[in-house]
Amino acid sequence: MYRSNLESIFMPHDLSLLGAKTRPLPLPTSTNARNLDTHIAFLPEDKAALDSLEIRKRVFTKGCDIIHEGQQLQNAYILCSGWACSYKLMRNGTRQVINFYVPGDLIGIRRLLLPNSDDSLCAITRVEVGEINLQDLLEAFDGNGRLAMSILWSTLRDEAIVVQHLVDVGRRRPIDRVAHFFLELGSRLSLVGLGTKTAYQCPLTQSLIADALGLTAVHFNRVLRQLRELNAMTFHEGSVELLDAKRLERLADFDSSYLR
Amino acid sequence: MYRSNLESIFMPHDLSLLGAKTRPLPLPTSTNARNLDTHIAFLPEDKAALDSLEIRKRVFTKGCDIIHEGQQLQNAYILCSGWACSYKLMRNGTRQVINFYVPGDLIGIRRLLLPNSDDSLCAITRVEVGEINLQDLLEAFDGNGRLAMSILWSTLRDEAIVVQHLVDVGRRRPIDRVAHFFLELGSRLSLVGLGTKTAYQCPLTQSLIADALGLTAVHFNRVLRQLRELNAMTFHEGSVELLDAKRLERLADFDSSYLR
DNA sequence: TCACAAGTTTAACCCAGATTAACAAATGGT
DNA sequence: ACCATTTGTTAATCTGGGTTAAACTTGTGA
Repeated sequence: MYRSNLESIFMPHDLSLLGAKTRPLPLPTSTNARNLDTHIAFLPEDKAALDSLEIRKRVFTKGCDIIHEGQQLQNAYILCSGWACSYKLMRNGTRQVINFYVPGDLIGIRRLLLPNSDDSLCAITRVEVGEINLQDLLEAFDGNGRLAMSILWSTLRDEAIVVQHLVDVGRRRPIDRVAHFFLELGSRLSLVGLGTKTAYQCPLTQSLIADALGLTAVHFNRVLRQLRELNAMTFHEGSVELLDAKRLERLADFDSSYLR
Repeated sequence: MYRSNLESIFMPHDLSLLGAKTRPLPLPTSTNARNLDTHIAFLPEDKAALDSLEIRKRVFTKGCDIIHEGQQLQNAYILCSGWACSYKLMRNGTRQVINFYVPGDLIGIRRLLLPNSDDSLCAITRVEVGEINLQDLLEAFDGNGRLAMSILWSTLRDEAIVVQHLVDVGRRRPIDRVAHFFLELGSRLSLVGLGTKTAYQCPLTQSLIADALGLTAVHFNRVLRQLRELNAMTFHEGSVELLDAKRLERLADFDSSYLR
């Protein structure tokens, strides 16, 4: 049994991840989806489809649970700024981070339709989201095949990412996982105009990433050092630089096409 | 690096998993979805929605790739009888099984909309499927919100399963993984009327399951023995019996609600 | 400016699980 | 009934990476 990063879970600074204190800090402003076009991962045509929905803006503070287990009426959100992640806490105190979300990502759809999902969603930094009402969505579905298609597409992309993640954790060496992780992140961020594929800002802590990759924070750190010594990449003070992307891609057997 | 079950991959009997020889054996019979109601995992209302689609029946022989990497025109399928799985082959000869599919499951949707997915789909036993044409699907989407919703729901359920699988591989002890695996399978099968939650037929080989759970075949077998000695479950000659489901559920921290 | 908290880095120890090998049992083809 | 191929079982050995713990950095707020 892995009890990695247990401390971090029980430390005050991480209580948020346990859902102990949730203060959604709602600054609701009714607006239209067209105001969200800062970063949208949808296809251009699909973005238009979203415009038909009324969307309220909300802000969540760093470390605050966006969706917590057992909450009654759920909403879906479009992430406008900031980072979030979905994770599952195990009874044994371990946690598995399932996915990180960056601006442009659509989150909470699964929970909307499958209310029994037992994973949680948490703001890693201060986060601005556009709230999508379930009722609106259902109604929009009937008349608007494009919107439905667009949501489905986004969901499938999400699944593809989780599938890659599964392959990562199941069958890659730690060093390959780390390489794959930073390559994927670079691709996703550059797609929405946040940094380039080989240099971007990343506010995640090492323990958080370790919990995503199924490693301990200590070992993740060891691997980072390895990669640094290979002159392949660096990750310092929230800045990621992929110095030798070719090498990383070879390590990770990475092909970004599943993201598009 | 794990090179589990390498032999099995390079052995002749498993060439099929490499996509070396693919003979789809098409016995196409035009029919209607209503003829597929042997086992359907959809909600009853959703099943009706499917009736609007023309569906051709096809048969794939055991071990044959249903969808292979790089194939041009893809289709989605409803699995009518038999078992299939999706998997990804790694460059190092390893493979990760992503999901197993049982009758009633909708397969190939992801590949339909994200043609660049690099995983493959393979018939484990002789398999009968109903073929869904992409064009039909797209057209049906526009007029039929229920159908869209139903497909989306099925996709989200699929994602939920993969998420559970990820948590499994990332953060559970091997014995818990195995328990979780057989519990989930029991739930899924009993939902479509194939066996009960605690006793069912399962045509999977130990290496195949091991490749799903991120274990070696040898270790998987050890764990099976452990569970047998605990009088918790047995798996012999394709028959699974969960003798002590309570204990298994405790081990796996299992809650089947994400499947419904 | 100091103290404490959050996160990073390194080193020492050791166990779960991978690897290998060898055999037994089952399956299938002729 | 035979042999060949696959699949399952068990035991022996070895190592990757988890665990622990302690020093070090940085940032933050009193």
